[in-house]
Amino acid sequence: MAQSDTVDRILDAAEELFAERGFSETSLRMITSKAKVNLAAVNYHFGSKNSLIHAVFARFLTPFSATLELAFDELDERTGKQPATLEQTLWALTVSAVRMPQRTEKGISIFMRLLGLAYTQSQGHLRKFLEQEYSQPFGRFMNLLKEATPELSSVDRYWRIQFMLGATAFTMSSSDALIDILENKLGVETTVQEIAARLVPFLAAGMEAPEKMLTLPSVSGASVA
Amino acid sequence: MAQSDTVDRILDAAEELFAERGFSETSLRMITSKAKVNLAAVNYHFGSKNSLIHAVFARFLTPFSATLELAFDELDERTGKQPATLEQTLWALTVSAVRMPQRTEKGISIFMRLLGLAYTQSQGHLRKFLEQEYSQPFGRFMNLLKEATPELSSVDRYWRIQFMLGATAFTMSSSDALIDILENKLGVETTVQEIAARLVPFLAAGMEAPEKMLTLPSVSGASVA
DNA sequence: TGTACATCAGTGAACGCGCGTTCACTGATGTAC
DNA sequence: TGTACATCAGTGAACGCGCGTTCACTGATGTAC
Repeated sequence: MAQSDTVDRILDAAEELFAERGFSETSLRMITSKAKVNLAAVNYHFGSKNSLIHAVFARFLTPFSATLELAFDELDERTGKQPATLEQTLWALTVSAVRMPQRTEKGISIFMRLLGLAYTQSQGHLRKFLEQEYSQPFGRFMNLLKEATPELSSVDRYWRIQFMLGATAFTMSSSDALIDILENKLGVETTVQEIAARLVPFLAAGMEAPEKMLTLPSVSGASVA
Repeated sequence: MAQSDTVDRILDAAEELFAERGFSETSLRMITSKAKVNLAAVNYHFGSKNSLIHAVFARFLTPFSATLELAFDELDERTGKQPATLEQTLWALTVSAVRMPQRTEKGISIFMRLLGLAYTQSQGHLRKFLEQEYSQPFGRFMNLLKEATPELSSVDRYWRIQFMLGATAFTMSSSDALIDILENKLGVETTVQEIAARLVPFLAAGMEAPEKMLTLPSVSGASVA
């Protein structure tokens, strides 16, 4: 344990515990005791708990965003001048996520769960950090989506992108629990890859639904359609 | 302040703060100082912080589940023997949620955000409480969904329901922030009702998408799309 | 009507606890001369 | 090659703080006789 595998041990333990319990419900003492490392080592190496959270995200997001840029490059090349379709775009993202080299077998679901938590737990510092560091691939993805859905008004596109993010973040962040429930109820085993493969057609269909706006009854309202 | 409007003041303050910040990030001291009430009053009236969380949910979920049962009754009556369609089912749920009598103007978005948090923050006690208290309308909704999508395999239906829940919980729980962003970016004002009206067609289309299962490349995989 | 007692809503102050962070220190390794 | 010093990873113990909860108490209102 001479040289600094301490840093990696802390990151491994933190990643797993954050994914399991969320950020504020995970204490540094839990992390350091799981990592078999001195409590003060976290602040020595990372400076603060918040910086540790950032480091956990950077460790998997930096390679991921590089992979993603490559996938988008490849997609651009393949489609040439005409824009990529919606399914192609979503698929490129999905494949990049699933293909990421994983440290452990639980790698993908931890990765997904952390992404879900990032959206879901209201950690202002984390949102700011992610926006700063990874705005480029995110913006490129948004552009591809825009080109793939020229028939949508920008307002509708905006909301439908939020719906997609929500479906993805939520499902992936609870994927372990949902997989367990499914196995108990129907006796079916599932992988994260399979969930992703089911998610893409769902999202694409929702995104491409006709733009009929229904009107809701106001507070003391009339009939139901 | 003689008799117990204290209880309501605590519930009001807790509801708003929980919706804003989540459960574990909201302390009893924040709640009691917002409610202008003595710190010990929470434990006097509710017994513990967890019971207070349950009481906050019960206060809006109990009338909501009653409204929902009525809406489902009405739907059953209207459709007679043939099952309700997917859009009708989703619409009945949406209208019930939106029509709920609101204590304040922010009522609906607080309500939605709390529901989102309930799914999202891993509070075991809360999940257990909600399952115990509100399993009936939930089960009925699931049944309607099943009847409305007889063409889906039960595995696909299971996952697509999760995708719907995710899109809804996530969007609604961040609705305030998302509405603000949209106003800044495109100068468009939006209400929660309008989001709901956009969400229903998205969900229905995703739910009814053809069941094509795509296969993902394995770890060192081949081509895309 | 008057007195004694019980009930109840609410209070002020303290409890012990776990938290993130800090600090003085150690001991191994590298560098300069 | 030998000595002095600097750097660095890591440590043990304590810091102050905010947390949920508890407890002895108050004062108003209701009830019994």
